[in-house]
Amino acid sequence: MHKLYLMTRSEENYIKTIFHLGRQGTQDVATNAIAELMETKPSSVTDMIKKLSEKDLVNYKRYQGVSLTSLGNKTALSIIRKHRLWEVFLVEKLDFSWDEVHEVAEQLEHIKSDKLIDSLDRLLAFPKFDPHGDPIPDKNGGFKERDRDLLSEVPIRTVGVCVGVKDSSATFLKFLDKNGIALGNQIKVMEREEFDGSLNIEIDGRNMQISHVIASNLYIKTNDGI
Amino acid sequence: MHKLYLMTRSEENYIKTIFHLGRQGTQDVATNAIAELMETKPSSVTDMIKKLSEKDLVNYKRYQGVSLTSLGNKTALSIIRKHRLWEVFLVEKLDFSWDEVHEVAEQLEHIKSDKLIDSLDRLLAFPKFDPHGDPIPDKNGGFKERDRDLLSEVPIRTVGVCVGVKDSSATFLKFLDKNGIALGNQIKVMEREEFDGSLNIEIDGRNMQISHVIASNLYIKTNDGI
DNA sequence: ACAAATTTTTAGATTTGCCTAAATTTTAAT
DNA sequence: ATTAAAATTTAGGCAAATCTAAAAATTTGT
Repeated sequence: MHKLYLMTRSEENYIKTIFHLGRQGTQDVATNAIAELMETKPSSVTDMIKKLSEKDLVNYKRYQGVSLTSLGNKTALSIIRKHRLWEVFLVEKLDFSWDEVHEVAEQLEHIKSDKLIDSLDRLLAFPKFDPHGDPIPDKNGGFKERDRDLLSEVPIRTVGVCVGVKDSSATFLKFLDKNGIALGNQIKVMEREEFDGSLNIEIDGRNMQISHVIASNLYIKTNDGI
Repeated sequence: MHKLYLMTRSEENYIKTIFHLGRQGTQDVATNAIAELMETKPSSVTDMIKKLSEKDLVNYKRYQGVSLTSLGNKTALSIIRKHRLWEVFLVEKLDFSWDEVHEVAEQLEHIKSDKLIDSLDRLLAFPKFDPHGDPIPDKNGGFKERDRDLLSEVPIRTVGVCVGVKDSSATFLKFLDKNGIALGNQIKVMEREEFDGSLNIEIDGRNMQISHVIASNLYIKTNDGI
């Protein structure tokens, strides 16, 4: 019915970027924003947007930005599913660390084979989250965003488990490794310094001080959800 | 030292084809042969050969065919290593059948990451042969062709184990499945019909008749090697 | 509201990998 | 040894994805 299959690698990368920038493709995204994230020129973006628009993957009106159509959204979710499943594979089966997976997954996500990705899903026992705590869409694009909060935004004395990172750059992840912060750690917010927003936390027993920047890139899951 | 890494997918496919056609790149390969195997036009082949020649991957003299340089050979072996390791992965870990692996491995072989392929090798416990019985080059391109013979060429009463196929097309492999012929089967050649070269064989107990075409695409390993 | 700044698009090139058609070289046949 | 056939290369073009520079539309500041 739809030839989701004959998309080029470049088209797929644009779709993915529009999805990420537009909060899952619902919002209008600016040409410049796409160009910046993809390290390309705005004029190249315009060209590609026209092409994607032809193919009914994006809604486009000149000068008004783009958003994903329902087909575009489905496509994005399928690429993200592949990306995140491969990340799990790399960490679980090939002993990659969480800061090494992104680059390789960027390549693997473009491999075309339904059977491959479904079998991979099975091999990994149908994981629901990737190594950075981001949810993995199921076969039909089903997506359950986990209920979680930024560490920088919860009240003092909140207790929770570290379940994700907002910034998943290698730099940040290596910093976390160096400081013994990992998904699964038990965290309690002891004190917040109003002056600079830094936090004093207790993490798996230890006590440590983290800056606001760090805290605003760590997600925790508390028990006070419904 | 050498930028084996910035090869395009197309360049890699040409190198692989030249390797296969020229018995591991040693012999001169005709432009037309490459074009036919790659389902492209001879003129396109000439273009690409010039480009590869520039990069010192092939030896080329106009009208005289091409062969791989030592760098080209090394490149080919690295691609073949990846292709075959991925095939093993698909069969061993993802339950693909041996006739389903080729197409996907053709995509996976172009993924660039040394760490990925070395880890995969480890996950698979350093396999020496792929699902069709072809040898997998090691990290350094080391290659040990297994001592084996075409079933069509061994004398009557020869006993051996089926260790490989010459034709690994899905059609042939499915035919073998249908007739219960698989790698690892014990085979004894009972009789050869001189008229059409067909064979009467005993395979894992059963008795069966196979045509010359079939026999000339099955490798067995006998015990009479040195 | 209107000029200035910013954003976006258009126009025209470039590179890669492919094509067709025509020319050239090699090989095969008599 | 020629000539016919086959193989190979050259010449000229095309589509995808990018770029630069210039033009057009939108947004912003006062």
